Amino acid sequence: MLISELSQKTGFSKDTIRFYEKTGLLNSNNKRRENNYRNYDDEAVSRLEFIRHGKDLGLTLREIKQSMDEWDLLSTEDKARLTRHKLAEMDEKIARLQKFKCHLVEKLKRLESIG
Amino acid sequence: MLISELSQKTGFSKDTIRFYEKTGLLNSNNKRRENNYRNYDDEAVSRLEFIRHGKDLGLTLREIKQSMDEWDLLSTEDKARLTRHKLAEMDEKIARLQKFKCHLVEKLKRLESIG
DNA sequence: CTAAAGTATGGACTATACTCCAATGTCAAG
DNA sequence: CTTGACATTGGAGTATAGTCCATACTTTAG
Repeated sequence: MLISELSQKTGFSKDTIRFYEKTGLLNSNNKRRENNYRNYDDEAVSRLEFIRHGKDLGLTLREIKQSMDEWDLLSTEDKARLTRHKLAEMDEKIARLQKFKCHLVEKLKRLESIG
Repeated sequence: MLISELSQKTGFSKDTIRFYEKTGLLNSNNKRRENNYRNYDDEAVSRLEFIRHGKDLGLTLREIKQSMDEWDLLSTEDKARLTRHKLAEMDEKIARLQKFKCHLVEKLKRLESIG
């Protein structure tokens, strides 16, 4: 697919997609058409979804790139260790959100008891 | 307390605290000592914690400031409505994180079955 | 053949959120 | 009364993550 379609499918702007390519998060360098147009497959969609996840987690693009780059070089054990670590981080983050949620629920209760 | 102590208690750098003040997220303008040193009470700690929560939620400083500014002007009903809305947003965000977590757990299982 | 729509490139520009620095003021200890 | 550790300011600089633009090439429809 061409860049417009990828943009539509993922919600990232064409400029952003080209920017991600320039900074190495996406490598379609090898996958151009004869006319030099960028050509994408579904893997590109996955990668962009991965990037979105990372951003949701609060990772920087640099960190996202690193985890993409390093992943394949790791031993199975290291992959497992890293995954566990990331899981722990997510648990922490979720816990923080839950805590703040409780805070909001309390606030809401007080508001509703007034109104 | 002076700025160093506030910095220590909250984990924000002194520069960041002064920056937040400049941009209106913190207003110690009225609360200076005679020697012009900024003076903080526990409310400042709360506000900075609120800011951290907001950042965790992915809000910009502008948005955080707005919610702080507008809150007091709202009717009880509006406060309740807004709180409910924010709760829904947080649920969504937590759900997204949970989903990604499941994804990771699956990945980990596969890794552990190999290794 | 021409116009419109899509694509490519390099580089300039923007917004956000700090971060650092130099010059200066305050204050407590020795 | 000086030295050192704290504080102040304004303004410059940095990092991140895009966003926009001019110029130019390609493709498709009429």
